Amino acid sequence: MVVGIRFQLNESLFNKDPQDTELGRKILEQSIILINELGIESFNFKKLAAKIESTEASIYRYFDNKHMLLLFLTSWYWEWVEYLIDLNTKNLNNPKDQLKVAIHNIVNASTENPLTSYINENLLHQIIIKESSKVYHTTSVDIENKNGLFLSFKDLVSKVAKIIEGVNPKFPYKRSLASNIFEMSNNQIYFSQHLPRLTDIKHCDKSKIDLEEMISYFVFKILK
Amino acid sequence: MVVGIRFQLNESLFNKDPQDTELGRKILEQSIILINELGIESFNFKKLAAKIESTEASIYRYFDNKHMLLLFLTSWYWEWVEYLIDLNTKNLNNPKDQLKVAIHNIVNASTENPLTSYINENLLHQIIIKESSKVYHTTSVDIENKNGLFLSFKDLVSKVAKIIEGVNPKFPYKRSLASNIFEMSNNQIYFSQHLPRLTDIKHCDKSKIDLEEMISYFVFKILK
DNA sequence: ATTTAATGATAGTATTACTATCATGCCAAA
DNA sequence: TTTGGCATGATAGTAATACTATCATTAAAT
Repeated sequence: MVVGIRFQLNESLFNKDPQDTELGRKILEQSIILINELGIESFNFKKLAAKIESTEASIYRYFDNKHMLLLFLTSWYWEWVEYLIDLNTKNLNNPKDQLKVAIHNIVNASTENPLTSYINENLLHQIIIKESSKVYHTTSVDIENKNGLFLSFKDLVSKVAKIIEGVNPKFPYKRSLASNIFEMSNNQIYFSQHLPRLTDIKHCDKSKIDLEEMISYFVFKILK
Repeated sequence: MVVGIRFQLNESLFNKDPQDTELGRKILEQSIILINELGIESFNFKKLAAKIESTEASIYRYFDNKHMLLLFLTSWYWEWVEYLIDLNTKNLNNPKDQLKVAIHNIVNASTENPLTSYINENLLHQIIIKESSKVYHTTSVDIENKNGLFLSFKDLVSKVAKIIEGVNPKFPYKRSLASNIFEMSNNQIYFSQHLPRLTDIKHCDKSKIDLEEMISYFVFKILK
């Protein structure tokens, strides 16, 4: 069966790779819908089991807990963004163009043609915006980092930092600027939706266009 | 009894203002210590009750749940930062100097002389860095925002946006830049402590000095 | 035809996040 | 000095959560 692209994620993220089985893919598909509906706090495996007409026990065979499931989803998302950046910069030689494309893909990943039938990239992007920072703001961050659970995100930030280096080799804050692009991309959209006094981005059809323009403006001014 | 400064916070944050009573102040004092120790996820009112040798029921008389307590603590912190910015900019006429002072206070608030006997500002800053974004990344954000629960933070961001306007009246992204200063300040310190590949700030004695320098560099380059 | 792996069905347990009720003790007005 | 009221403490109870364990069933692989 054709189910689309498949990413090789760190094995500590799951007990059994959900991309490999029908039930696993159903868990991913429906958890994205349910986490969006309920928020990660009210979401639990009992509700998910009911939704997919399976059992809690079966879900636990894939993920130890909902934190791991969220970590899996965010890792999948960052792998996907990295894939898009690779794809769309491979024919570009000018670092400035590469950086523009990277920013475009970070902001607009979810509007690309979907690659994977059981992942709703738009809903997943909403989860990233609202919940992704919770995956590393935990007491277990150091152990999990040691076990490589944040590698997808760290590699992606490193990739963007490298492109920044191409634009301005003397710039001393490439990692911070790179990670800040991601934070800004998530937060400013969230603020436009829920706390509009905290942003200049208006909540409307063209929010992402405005956001991309703003981030480009910031980044290229800083790198000048 | 002298207990230091007292902020008038939105009444919906609590059932009974903890700043008014001995037990209330003990709740604030010890919750800051315990949230730091355990993280907000493992922290609960039962453990706090044990620590202050009181009961769960008594704590519930002040706060509906730990989310409200955290919201109270973060609001207190932002009120305090605003107080510091007001205090230290009131004799400055040059907007650039005002902005420098604002950035300094945002990054270094916790190193100021403590004003309130029962609040450990250093520990509270650590809570802000690690937990504060969780207070608005919830399903109830819109209702709580409507009830004014985020006013302290929104007013503070507006204040910084106003100073930015003074520096460059034509700059079109003052709110986004202002909120981003806060996000960057929290995240980059957190990354330096836990995910060093995501930042150029080294985790050391002078992290905050470096961070202040970096944020100033970013901000003034953007505003040029 | 038999083994094996995946899933389902069911039950149980410790902890969490409260809510309710009543007792106690202290301060302050009458 | 008594009385009333308010803050806190003590205790109990409940529904939901986050698992863990066990055994049965089914489907695919050899």
